Amino acid sequence: MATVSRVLNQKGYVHKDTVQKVHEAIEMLQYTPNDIARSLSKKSSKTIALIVPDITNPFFNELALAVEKVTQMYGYTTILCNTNDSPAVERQYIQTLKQKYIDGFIMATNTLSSNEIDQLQVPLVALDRFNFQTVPTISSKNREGARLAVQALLQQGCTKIMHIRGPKGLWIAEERCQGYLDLVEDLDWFTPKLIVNGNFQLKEASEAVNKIFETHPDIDGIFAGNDLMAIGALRVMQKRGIRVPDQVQIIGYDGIPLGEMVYPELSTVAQPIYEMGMLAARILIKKIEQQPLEEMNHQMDNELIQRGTTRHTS
Amino acid sequence: MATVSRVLNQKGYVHKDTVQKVHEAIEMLQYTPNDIARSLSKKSSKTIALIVPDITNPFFNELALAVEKVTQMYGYTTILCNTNDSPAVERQYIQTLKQKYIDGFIMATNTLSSNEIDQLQVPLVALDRFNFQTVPTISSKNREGARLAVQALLQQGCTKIMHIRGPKGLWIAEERCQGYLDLVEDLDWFTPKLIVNGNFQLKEASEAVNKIFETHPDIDGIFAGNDLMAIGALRVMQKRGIRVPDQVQIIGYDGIPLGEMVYPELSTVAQPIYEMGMLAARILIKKIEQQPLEEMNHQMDNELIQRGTTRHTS
DNA sequence: CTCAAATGAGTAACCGATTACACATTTAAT
DNA sequence: ATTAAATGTGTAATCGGTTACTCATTTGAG
Repeated sequence: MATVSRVLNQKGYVHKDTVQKVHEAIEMLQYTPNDIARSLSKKSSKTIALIVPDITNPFFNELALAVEKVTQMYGYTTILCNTNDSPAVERQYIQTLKQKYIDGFIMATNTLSSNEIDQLQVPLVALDRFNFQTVPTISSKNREGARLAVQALLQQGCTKIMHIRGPKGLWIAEERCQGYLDLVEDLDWFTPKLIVNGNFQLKEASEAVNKIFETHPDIDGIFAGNDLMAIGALRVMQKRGIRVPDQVQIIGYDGIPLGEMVYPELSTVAQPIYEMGMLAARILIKKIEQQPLEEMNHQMDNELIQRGTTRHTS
Repeated sequence: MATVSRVLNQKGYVHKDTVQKVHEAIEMLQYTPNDIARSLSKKSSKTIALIVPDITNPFFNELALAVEKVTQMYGYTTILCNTNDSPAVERQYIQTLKQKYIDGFIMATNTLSSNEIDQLQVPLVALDRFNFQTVPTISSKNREGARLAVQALLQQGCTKIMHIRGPKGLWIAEERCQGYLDLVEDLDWFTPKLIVNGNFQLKEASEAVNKIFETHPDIDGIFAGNDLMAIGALRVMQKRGIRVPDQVQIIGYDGIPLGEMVYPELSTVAQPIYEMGMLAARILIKKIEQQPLEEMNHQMDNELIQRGTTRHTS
């Protein structure tokens, strides 16, 4: 028994011939080890959880794909948890999973307080969170990315640019909004009314854009805090008979595949979603396996991709 | 110890006062039971797995949402597994999960042979599979749904309707194609060339449609085997400057939210995706808990939803 | 050649629950 | 009043692994 365990885990001394015999026996008996029993004695489940706010958003799909790929390579299983933006659901998940000896969490949500996060007692990495001291975080350079978008709009002839921002209090939403402000705040056409809240949802963004066009029909540029909202804006333009990109240019943020499914195809500030997912997974595993981390805060570069909703010259 | 277990599981005789005391102690000590140990002795993990071929397809997102909701209500955890259409990955998942005492599977994939499925030794329900004897299955009335779509196209003036079918060998793809054939096979304009394969993918569908329009520019109706492919077709029309629905009418199949994100909004044969997911979960749990099942094969009704890609009169 | 270190393999304790069983006490039927 | 059945609680075996510990055998350095 102990010898078999040693063979399977390649630990301690076992004679070559014995290893051979054990393998034969395993083959013969079609033996498969019981992971639950192993977890119980090891106090580890070789499983990590990826917690996302909205599984329906393609951004998180892609993230999940990346995380899964890496964790699988290292012999871990990934559990995908959808919280629907509810802190209660999130706490429930964390509680349940801790009882199952979960080895670590990747939090792509932003609903729990830093305090709660700190008290978790389980290895963890966070996405899109601000400057934690204790927890490794990964995000793209949101403010810079926003500037990239707005600058392109300005250069390509926009004279009145609105911003559809994400939820109040969400760090990435603030940052992207700030990037927009950096470039337009001092221009004479600017007014805070040009910033509307779309809560990162297509539908809410549509409604907000529809409303603002009643009072500001001369808007000719839209920078949305994510692609879903940009597509919502595009829809409004199409329903109103406003030509995109001739009359209004639109740039989103994220770079989800959905952006290429609409027509005209969406121009966007593309985050390296897949890489961010892979990085998060690698860092988490490092943390679980107690290897030292070089850096705590990883800031990824964005790429402005101009497609059909902008009048780019190149 | 035994008493605490009895209190928590509400099994056997325990005195009221003792129950009270145990609860107090639990509160005091912040005790949480260890699920792994419980799993080991119960030989059950209170966890089920939903296996899907493509987590990126919104159809499966919605399905996952529904399954998760139901399983959570019954105290189960759901693991979402993405196979990327690879049988190898699927087998790997099954193997790994069985070692973790998984309680059941919902298979939304169609890559494994019936034989393998039969030998699983774990409760299981299948989606979109043909008429199993041993395994409960859930699907929509594919052939009937297809007829619904094609009939609408015919009634609304189409004189040459093409079909973008799903993968060869996939049962639901065959059925939907058959429904199309039922209505058009005997019409004088029909030729098998009007059926192209899009493999349920947007991109492949786009390419196929683009190609067929070189030789058959007079097509004025498109029935696609799923919404993703319909959107691919829509994209081709837009790029070619063909007006939808004036010159070409398009109907998809599935009823995913994505259909409402494109413009014009996609007409589609909507399956009750959420209900199918909930039903699958309920049936699986029934099976796990050894309750008798009334029916093995559940066929759901579809609803034709006409939106912007068809010229409906109502 | 001697003896300490390295190697190899078995025994038993442990992980943290569930549950069969034993035993004591209470309830209720005759 | 007697006794079988119901109620309440503790003890110990079990689930299937891991691993500290023990003991026997090899190896090799002095």
